[in-house]
Order: sequence, then structure tokens, then C-alpha cells
Amino acid sequence: MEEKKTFYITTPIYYPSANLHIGHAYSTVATDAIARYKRQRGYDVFFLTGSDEHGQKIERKAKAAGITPQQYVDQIVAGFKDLWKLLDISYDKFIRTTDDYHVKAVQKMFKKLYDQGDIYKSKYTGHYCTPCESFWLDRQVQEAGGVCPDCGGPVELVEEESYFFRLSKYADRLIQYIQDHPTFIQPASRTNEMLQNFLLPGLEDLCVSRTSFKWGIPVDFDDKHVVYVWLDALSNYITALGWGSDDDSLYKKFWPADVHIVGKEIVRFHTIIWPIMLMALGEPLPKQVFGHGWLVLDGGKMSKSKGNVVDPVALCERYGVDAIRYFLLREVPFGSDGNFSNEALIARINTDLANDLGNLLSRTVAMIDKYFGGALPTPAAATGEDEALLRLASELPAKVDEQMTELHIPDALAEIWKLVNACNKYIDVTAPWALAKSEEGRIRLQTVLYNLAESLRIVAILLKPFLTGTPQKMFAQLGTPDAQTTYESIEWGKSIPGSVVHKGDALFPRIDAEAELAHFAAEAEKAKATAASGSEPAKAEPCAAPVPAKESENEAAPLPEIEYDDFAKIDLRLAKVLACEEIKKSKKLLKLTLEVGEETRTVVSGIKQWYAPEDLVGKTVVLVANLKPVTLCGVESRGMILCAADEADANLSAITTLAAMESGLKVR
RNA sequence: CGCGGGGUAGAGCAGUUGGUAGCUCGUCGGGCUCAUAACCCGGAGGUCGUUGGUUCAAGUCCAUCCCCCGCAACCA
Repeated sequence: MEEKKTFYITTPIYYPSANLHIGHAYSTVATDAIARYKRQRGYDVFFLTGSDEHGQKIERKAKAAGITPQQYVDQIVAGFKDLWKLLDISYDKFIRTTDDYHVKAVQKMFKKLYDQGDIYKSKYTGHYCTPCESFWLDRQVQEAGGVCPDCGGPVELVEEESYFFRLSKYADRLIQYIQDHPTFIQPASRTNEMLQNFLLPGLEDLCVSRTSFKWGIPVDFDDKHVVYVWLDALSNYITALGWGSDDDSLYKKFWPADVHIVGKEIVRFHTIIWPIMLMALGEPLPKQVFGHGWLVLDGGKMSKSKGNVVDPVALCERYGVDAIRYFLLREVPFGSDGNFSNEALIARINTDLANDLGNLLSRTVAMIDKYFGGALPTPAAATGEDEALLRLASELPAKVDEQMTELHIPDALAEIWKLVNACNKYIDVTAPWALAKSEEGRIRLQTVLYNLAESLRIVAILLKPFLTGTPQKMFAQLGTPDAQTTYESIEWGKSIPGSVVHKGDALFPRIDAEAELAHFAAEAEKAKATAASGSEPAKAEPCAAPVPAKESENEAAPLPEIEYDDFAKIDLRLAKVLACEEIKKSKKLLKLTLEVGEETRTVVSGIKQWYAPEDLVGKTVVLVANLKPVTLCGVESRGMILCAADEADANLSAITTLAAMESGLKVR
């Protein structure tokens, strides 16, 4: 027997620090569609997804919840699996980085790389934030304006011992590889980005262990250390197949991966760190890394801090899984960003699914029912207009293939809809209701209705990888026997006359857009009210309305109470801006020269976005005078000036005094 | 001058190697009645971000400038 061709495809492994949002669903649904498509075309497919469960953030969240990290991730990961079940994700394996075999394989990998000298022990300096118990790199702290990026508090300079991975050693080989394999990074524009931004300027060695937290895979020959994210997470793609275990038969069969589907923000790690890890291990590189775009809301990024996260569960409950799958797969050009909005979602459901497809099935079945008592009629000789439809339907599988080979999922769906639309037009042109009135007409009518049913059968087969429930519903209404629902039977003419159709419910009920949008508006109001009252928003709001970032006020509230003495530690002073200039290298920073009483000092402030230098000269501002100096973009900043800003940083204002006051005065 | 992407009808997007500006939604008008007030046809609506250049010919190539978005060691 001939061996089937294999196809190995993966999603990213998701981080269980919170529940997944529509963006994760997008990645996974897209990957699922490709996996199902390949299976349908006869490939032996292995589809991997999973969870990346280690790290300090998890450790801390678990602590806050008063449970162990393992208990914490178990909970959240169960939620992941529920979501994938809801969305009909056909993964073959779900890997958890806490899985025993993964842990062992990673330890083995770490040891191997260490033994061969690609991992070495060294030190790195960083900034430590005591309340957060976290280390930050110089760069991260600078970006945050000299404070802890997480809590905004002060940080102190410390050294930590770490293991480093020699990325630099393999950089040239990787550059060569990328240049020799133009399809390795997709879409192609990303290749450029990676080379220009990271590879050509030179790679720094990567820190791959930590001593500051325990929730990770222990380095088995140095138990102070746990393996830090990259080796742990990226290696899942091979450990899931048994690499480094006693049974690596799956690895032998499926590696290298045909494609890693990832979001655009992690293309870097998958096209730089991961290939270099594999090179160091002497393993082949994946054939392709595909970086898809994001679902953006009103042109802005979806993020928890903006409070505009869209919950896929609520959407599925409200509209059904296939509607959501369809929207995700159809709306966003695979590879670029796409807009998510309630309007767009409803429009897609109504036009494509309800009006075009659902209604087509409905009218076809109704006519077979009405004119032939529900039995599929026998077709007679084809006429010109039949031939056109027949040709379209017959050529469709190849057209879909053409698009799917390039992973152009929305275009593949568009091809299928060409046949749907052609059918609707065909009804208009042939006017079955007129044919039904005469004897000769009825002969012709047999052919017309057969052709419609047959086209719909082909559409249903081709939709199987994309929509998981709908094709079955279509077959049920069309009365298609199972044998004619397979891809092998997609050829025109396989429908059997005499099959009995069954009128059923509307495939996709039409949504009253106006009422629906009103509902969203109301839900958003309610959520806002709930947020304002300080309690958690109601849990399973069946609502896609992105809640605007109005919850900022109460998010800012809960800092713990402090003593007066704590406050007194801060030396606040009035300062007059003598001079102000942009720091050219930076997008955010202004360099201010301040007069503080007798003294003159330099402060760097990240407010370029809101103020031109001349706006500030001569103004009096409030300075935190005893803040530890930091160097930002090569300029030493001694203190910071106070500003008020909203959560989204849309509005910002420096603080000044009502009356004109001397600089150097104390603020208390 | 950090890097990358983008600016095409009211909205969202296509426009391969330069050769009469397209698609979906919306809108206006018409047709049909089998169907989920659905379906089919037609119209209106664009100086293709700016300025300049190459060319017989530029949305498409070159240059300048303006604006938006993303990234810069872990938010799909």
C-alpha cells in the first residue's frame, strides 16, 4: 500500500495567564481549516496545539489566587480545551509544557546544548523590582521611563547568573538559509523585516535560564536554574512528536513541520531563535513559518489593558460556531490585519451565510418538495446555461486547491461562493416557477432542480474543512447519502435521482442588524455601569461589543494605603523649564533643562507625543527631585516630572500651579 | 534619518511583469415571487495621500514630502 503524504501543522502554544480571546481563536480556527483541508485531500495530517505553562507570571497569579501553579494552569488549560471543543478544533495532540515527556526532553536538549558549548554560563545585569519580584532588562526599564514596566515603581540594579544560548554563532548560517529559501517566512514582507531589523544588525546571545523564580523546568545539572521561556516553549513542536524520548517514531514520520502558523508578533522567535535551536541540535528546519495578521478593533489593537477584548465563547453562543468560523476565515486576508466589528460580523452572517447560501438551500429544497413531492428528479439533456453551471462546479475543486496551496483561505471561500452566487442567478434565469406551469417545462424543471441540488452537494463537500456543522445540515436537507458526501465523490453527477429531500430549519437565520446593534450598545452600557460600581463584570455576557476603555478610573484606584512617612520620602519640587529639546533617537523622549531654585538639572521625559519643546519652555512643573537618576537614550535624567494621563494615554497634561510660584519650592 | 507595513468610490479591500480603475457592503432605481422582506439586473459615487520625474502610456517605476499603524527579546 502506498504511504500517504504527511502534513505537520501547528498553532502557537498559548499562555494560560488568562482566558483566550478572539485572536487566539482566529489562529487556531485558521490552522484547523488548513488541517481539515489537507486531511480531506488525503494527507496524513498531524495537527498540534497546546499551552505554554511556565514562567513567573503564572507563578505569581497562582500565588495571588492561593493555589499552586499547577492547579492554576490546570484550570485555565481546561478552559482552552473547552474553547477548542466549542470551535470544533480537530487537533491531533494537545501538548502542555508541564507534560512529563516534554520536561524530560527539554532537560535533555539543554544538557546537549550545554555539553557542546552552545549554552554557557554567564551573568547579566538587570533591574529588580521588589514588589513585583521581577527582573527587567535595561532596555525595558528605559522604555518605561526608568521605572518598573509592570508596576511603575522604582527598580534597583542587580546581577543575576544565567545560562546563555549562542545565537550569534549561527546567525550567518541562518541569514544564508533565509536567503536561499524565500518561502520559509511567509508572507514574504516579513522576511525583510526579520533580516533588516534583527539578523543583519547582529544577534545578541539569548538568556535561557532564570534563578528568580521556580515555576519552570529545572536545569537538571544546576538546580538553582529553571529553563527560561524559549527553549521550553519552542521545543514543544518536536517534543510533542517524541523527540528526545524512547519512542520518536512520530518525530521521524512528521518532522520537519510543513508549516507553523503564528501571529505576526511572534514571527521573530519562530524564524530566528527556533531555527537556530534546531541548527544547534542538528535537526532539519521547519519548511515554513506563516505569520498571520491581527483582528483589530476600530483600527486599534485588541488588548486587555484597553479593555476591548472580544470573547469567542460569547460570540459562538450568540451566533453559532460556524458563523464565527466563517467570519474569521473569510473576513481577514490571511497574512494581513483585518477589522473586527459587530457590523462586519453581522454583515457577513446575513449576506454570505443567510442570504446567499442558506436561502439558496432553502429555495432549492422547497422547490423540489413543491414540484416533485420531495424526490430529487432525474436530469435531462443539458442546455447552454446548464453547461456553464456544470463547468463552474467541476472546476471549483481545483480553484480551491490553488488558493489553499498558498494558504489563501478567504480566497478559497470566495471561490466557493462564486458557485453559490451562480446558482442564485441560475434560478433567476431558468425561472423554475414558470417551468412548472407546462408539461415540457416540467421536463426542463427536472434538470434545473437536479443541477441546483448537485451544485449544493459540491459546495457542502468543499465547505467541510471550513464549516464543521453546516455541510452535514446541508446533506441532511438535500437527502444526500453518506457515500456522496465525501471528497472522492465530488465529481458532478453523483447525486442520485429519487433521493428524498427534507425541508429543515434555516441554515443561518437572518439577524436583525438594527436590533442587534442596539443590543450591543445596551450591553456596553451595562458593562460600563458594572465596571463603575466596582464589581467584576457579569461573566458570560453574550456580547461582542468591545467594552470601551472606560474602566480606567477604577483600575487606577486600588493601591494599598500608605503612611505619611512613605509620602514624605518623596521630594516634590516646583521646577521651571529653562530649555527643552527633542531627543532625536527617540520617539517619545524630550530632554528638559530645569531650574530648581538655585540648581539646574536635566530631566528626560516621555512626553514628546503630547508636547512640542516650545510648549514647555517657561512653564512651571512638578518634579520628583529625589528619584534615583537613570540614563535614557544616553542622557542622564535626574528626576521626573509629574503628568496626568488617561489609561489609553490619549490625553496627557503636565502638572503646574494655579498661581505663579518660584521654582525650587516644596510641593506637599 | 531605528525597522517594517499602509494611504484606491460613504465603509472594508483587489489591482500580477506599466496599456480603457475593479470587488464586497451601503445607497438609488428596476425585475421576479421558488425562498430566510431573501434572489436577479442596472445607475450614481474615485483628480488611485502630496509634489516632481521617467515614458507614447503610471494606481502600477524613480525621487521628495505628509499622514496612519505595528515592531524594537515572550499581549493570536
